[in-house]
Amino acid sequence: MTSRRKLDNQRNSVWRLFITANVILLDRIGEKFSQAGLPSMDWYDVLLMLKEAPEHRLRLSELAEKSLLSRSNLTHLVDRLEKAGLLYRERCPSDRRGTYAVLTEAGMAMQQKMWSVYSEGIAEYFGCNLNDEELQVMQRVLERMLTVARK
Amino acid sequence: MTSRRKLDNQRNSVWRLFITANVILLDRIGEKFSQAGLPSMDWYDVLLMLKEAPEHRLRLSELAEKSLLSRSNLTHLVDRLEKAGLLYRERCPSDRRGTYAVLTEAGMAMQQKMWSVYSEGIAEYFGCNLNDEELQVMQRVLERMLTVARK
DNA sequence: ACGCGGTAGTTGAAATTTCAACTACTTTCA
DNA sequence: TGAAAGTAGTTGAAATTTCAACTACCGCGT
Repeated sequence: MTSRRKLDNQRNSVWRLFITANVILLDRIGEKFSQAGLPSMDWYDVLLMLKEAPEHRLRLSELAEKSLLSRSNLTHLVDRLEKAGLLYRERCPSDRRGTYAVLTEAGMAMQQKMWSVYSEGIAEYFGCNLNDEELQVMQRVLERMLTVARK
Repeated sequence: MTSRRKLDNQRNSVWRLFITANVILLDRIGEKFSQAGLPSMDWYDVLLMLKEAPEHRLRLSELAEKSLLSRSNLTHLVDRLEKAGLLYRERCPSDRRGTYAVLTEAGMAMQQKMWSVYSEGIAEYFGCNLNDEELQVMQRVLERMLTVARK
């Protein structure tokens, strides 16, 4: 027995709102980054994952998973971040196939600088538009969707 | 007097859920398209805008705006769609700078075929996970965000 | 009528992302 | 033990997206 799959009009139009809002908010926040002369959000995500990781290091495959990027895409992105001095690669001693990405001081500093811009953007476009009850609903709903979609 | 800008933890983490859910759901739906041997969602969006437009035609600048794409990006995308026979360009008689994109029969058919896959994906990953009250909240919140972000 | 600022769309190159191999290593299991 | 299957990451080319000109045209003001 499969769960209900029929789509009504309102659900369809809210889906459209959902993806549209995502694009627009990301655009607005992206403008903030570029106005501040900072790199784009992709870079931020990687820097954040590393900052939050123990010892500020993560295997590339974990990093790819956390950043929701493909292996190959991540390899190239890490190349650029490495070239910019925000992280470096280190061979993994226990598994000789593996590589760590390690956050540098400069990477740490960049994460912080970007966060100051980013958090303002999130607050201005997202946080400010949610009262506490709406926030609970959003959290519950989005978690449910993620759980389902992640199988 | 600027509106409240401080970001609390829960709002930050729900923001992350918001962008993560977007990526994951879009990925899942994208898989459905490619498993069905269909083009990606970008194409769908353009086809849909044209289908909904009077006479199935739209000025390229309107199309760009509706699809949330830059002019240049849209030019290239329309090149590909035109090459695939899903639409054609037509010079605008009243404004000789302008160009219409016009949906072809094949484009119409493709939109329909894609919709059958897409609507299933939306229902499965999004619609099914929203009860009616949550749906109202999402609609209200997302509309508010869009209104604010669109200045 | 002329010229200027603005709009529509294109162009080609650079940057990024995707895709399909490919190398090197590890794990499994017979 | 050793071969097969799987995992980690890279590579380079193709596809896509971005960016900064650039062409052509419109419309206003004089």
